[in-house]
Amino acid sequence: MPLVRKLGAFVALSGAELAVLEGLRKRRRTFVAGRDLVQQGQSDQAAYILMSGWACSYKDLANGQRQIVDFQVPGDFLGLRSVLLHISDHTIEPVTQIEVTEILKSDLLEAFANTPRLALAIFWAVSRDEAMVVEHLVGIGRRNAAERLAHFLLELGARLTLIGQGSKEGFDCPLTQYLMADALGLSAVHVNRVLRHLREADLLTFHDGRVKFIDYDGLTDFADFDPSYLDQGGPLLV
Amino acid sequence: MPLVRKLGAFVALSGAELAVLEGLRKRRRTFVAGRDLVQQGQSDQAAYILMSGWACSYKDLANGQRQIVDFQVPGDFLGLRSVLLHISDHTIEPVTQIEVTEILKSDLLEAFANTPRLALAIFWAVSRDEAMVVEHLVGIGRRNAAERLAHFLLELGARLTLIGQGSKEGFDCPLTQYLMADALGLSAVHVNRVLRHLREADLLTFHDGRVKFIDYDGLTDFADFDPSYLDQGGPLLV
DNA sequence: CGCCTAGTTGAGGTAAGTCAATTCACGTGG
DNA sequence: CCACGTGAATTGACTTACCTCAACTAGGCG
Repeated sequence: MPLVRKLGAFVALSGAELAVLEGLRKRRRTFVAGRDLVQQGQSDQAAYILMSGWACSYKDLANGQRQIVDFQVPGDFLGLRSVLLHISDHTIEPVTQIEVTEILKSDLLEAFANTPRLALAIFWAVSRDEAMVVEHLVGIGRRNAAERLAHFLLELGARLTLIGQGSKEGFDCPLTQYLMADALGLSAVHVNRVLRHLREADLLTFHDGRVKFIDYDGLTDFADFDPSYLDQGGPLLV
Repeated sequence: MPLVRKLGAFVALSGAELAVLEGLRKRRRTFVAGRDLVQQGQSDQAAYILMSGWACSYKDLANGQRQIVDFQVPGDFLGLRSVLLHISDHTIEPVTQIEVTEILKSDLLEAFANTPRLALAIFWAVSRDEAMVVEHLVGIGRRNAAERLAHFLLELGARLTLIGQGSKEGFDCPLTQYLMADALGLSAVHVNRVLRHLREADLLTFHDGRVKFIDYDGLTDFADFDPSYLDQGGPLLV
């Protein structure tokens, strides 16, 4: 299970802790693309673990625009931040059809009380999520459109590689240019132009739902991509 | 103590938990402006609680630019995210002279194991920090320079009001236009021009280290500022 | 007194946005 | 089977928000 593998990268979970993690998985649910799981402004939200498919979290602005904060791939938490805040500050929407397992707030609080090492592992996962948001912020603030898009696709590739759905060759990517534009703070037209530019520079291609890295090292260099913030080292706690 | 007040807004801490929080405060240290507390790429970092003064966390880029991720004011944690990640993904630098109390990693892990409600309160604080980073991301991605700057100053005002160092009239602000530029993804020259624009629109002034809100409601409206992400409601857990 | 940092303003350049038209793949109903 | 509509990608022409370079002012301090 992708989540176990992910948390296991941080703490070596004991049998008892794994049992609690299993126990968390209560209701398994399916959502079709476009139907929100969590909505901005709602309170008392459950959290979810994404089992298959892609989702995104975003915020709407008064002027009708939106900013996508992050995409989630299998193994990621959805809405974990909303559990402890009084009201959710963002909306979560499936990009494809997705399968999730719901985690009840009460179960999560109980797990915190009874299995502190599991609590630490979840705390680590949240810290890693925040590190990704921070890197995203840096990209939007200080990288130009081409570097930003290249960095974004490299990060997605690295994350998918961790769960066996990507490699240095590339990965299957269900995102439209509109979704990427909303994530990168660009217009869809410009995303298209930048993709052409990256293709003509023989760095990568993106056709028919597939990202192909033509020159992975060149791309890494071009985008100044340093994956250390993804924190893929071995377990920190034994 | 500002931190107690802040965490107390989330859980009603018991005497025993307050004692642990007291016990955490080991070494009290002072840093002068400009001397880094935590550096990008370092491992095994301690965390700190900011007692007085302002700090900022930022990331350096290969091209020599930098992006400030957030400013910290008294009561905020410094470097909490770095504790659980293998290596720190950012640098923390004092903006003014600051006083901090150091929290040892071992103490923090122990507190997690022994006082789960305190762990939850810290988890809440991290979630709130992440919500602020997310709002910052939205601003850089989708707000123009004037809205972005107005929103930024309103957020700072709201945070400082919580700790008794600000109001709807304004607040003392030690930031230079260069620092704000690095935080907002703008050039210092443009920050200056936008400040003039906001002043000429009778929305706010910023002179001699003091931000004055001339028309607080108009400004809130202009910047589309909704402080709910700062999660200032009462205790969630009793 | 002179240097340094912070702020201010103007002139001109550019990355990215907007508007608009075209193509293509796909599904759906007559 | 074809007409039609819809969403996504593509490209061109034009606009603009913000950047860069540069000059100048004002305060603090050795």
